[in-house]
Amino acid sequence: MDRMDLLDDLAGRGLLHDTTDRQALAARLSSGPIALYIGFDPTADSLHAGHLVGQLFMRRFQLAGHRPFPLAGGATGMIGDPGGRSEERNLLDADTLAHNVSRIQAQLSRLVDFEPGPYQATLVNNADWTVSIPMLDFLRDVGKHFTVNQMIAKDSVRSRIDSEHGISYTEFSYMLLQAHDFLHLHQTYGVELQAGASDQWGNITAGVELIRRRTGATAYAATHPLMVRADGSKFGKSVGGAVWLDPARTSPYQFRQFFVQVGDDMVGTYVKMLSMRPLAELVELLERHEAAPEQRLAQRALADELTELVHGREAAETARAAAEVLFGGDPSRATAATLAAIAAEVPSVTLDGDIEGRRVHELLTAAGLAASNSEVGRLLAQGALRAGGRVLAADGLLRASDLLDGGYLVLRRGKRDYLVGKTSRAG
RNA sequence: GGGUCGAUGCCCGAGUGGCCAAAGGGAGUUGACUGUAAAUCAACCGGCAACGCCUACGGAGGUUCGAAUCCUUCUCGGCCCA
Repeated sequence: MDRMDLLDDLAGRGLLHDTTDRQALAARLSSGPIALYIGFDPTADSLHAGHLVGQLFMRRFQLAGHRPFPLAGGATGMIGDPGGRSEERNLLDADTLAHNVSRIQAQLSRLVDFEPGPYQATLVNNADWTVSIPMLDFLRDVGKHFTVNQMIAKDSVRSRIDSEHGISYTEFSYMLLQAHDFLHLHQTYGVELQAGASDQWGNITAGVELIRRRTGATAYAATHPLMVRADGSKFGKSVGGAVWLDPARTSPYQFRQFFVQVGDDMVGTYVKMLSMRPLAELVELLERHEAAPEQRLAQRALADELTELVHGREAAETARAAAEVLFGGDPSRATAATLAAIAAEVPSVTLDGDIEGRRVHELLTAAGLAASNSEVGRLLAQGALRAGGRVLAADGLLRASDLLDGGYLVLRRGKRDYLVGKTSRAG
């Protein structure tokens, strides 16, 4: 993308919440490559869907010819950002933090390009330049440039001071650490722009201020809106909790499903904020979606694109195939890989021996898919049970031919519930 | 402390000796419809080796050919009087 178009493109996607002097920033961006950073605090050992906006924000800059510096907050994570919460954080111990940082670094390195070259991304960790600073130096070199008056004026601090829990001195100093990060990156790598979610505005501008006072240079700030759901609640939570980027916490299938199930009211917003496709294409996609919302074109396109970005092409394709089966498709033509993905999502049992002539009753009750043999009998009578694509007869007897590719038995109860039996042949 | 009413299936709530696995409603399940939405309609909705048997109407004991229903007692709860 042409550098001159970047801010307009971001604005068109609803990704610009606020910037320092927009004209100046636009002029700076068009004059040549800029280095920018976004910080991610390691409060868990994985980022989640809500972090995607920020990561992709950096990717957009990189594709426009700029150099991103994704930052893992090994230092700030020890303190905790006071914003967005009503009470004090629990501090993480050093081991947990180190573990979290290493995992998050791996995730940060997926969505931006680290290949050597002019736009190469650089992964940084603020613990590297923070842990060894003498306290007196910090107070003199950083603290001296801020008045408590302006610090307590920030919304995130204000709301905590007004709350019954108050705010500790530790969290109060978070802003200074983040400001110092910006200064450090500015001096070390020439980073001129810090981006982040809109709730980071105060912390980011603190850094802009510090750079100006210490070096006289102009630095820039840009924030994107926090992603929220239609009801205003936090984005990225599903029934099972947060939607993580780590496939061990949230499988590629579940990750994809989260986006497939986005409501029509929000899908337009999400598509524009998250898809890397050109805005014009997205406008056209959304028009087609609105003409036939039942096809979930926008949701599927977004889900497929993001799953592929985060988990890779192969995992995305398997997740898509698994969803097709789990939402009514015929499992008998599914590949072994798809069946394995399905087995990971639904209850499963190990099958010993031959299934020819075996009753499904015990399999279903043992797996909790039916409460009793009586219930299995009722389900059979209602034609609610299938093995592979075959509706089971009232006797509930299985056939050897019900085993699918790779030795999987796929039992379906009603529309939604599945049980996968794995024979010794299955992986 | 005295009196009185009550305790029923996941929830609410009928039932006051056999016709009671227990009305009705809600929830839930399945099917039809459908957009991986909602609504609507229908069936199901204790268990089992299943035209029968077992378990179950707060707990224990009793009366009776037969008890959710009657008696005794215990536990818990509502209300009234001290």
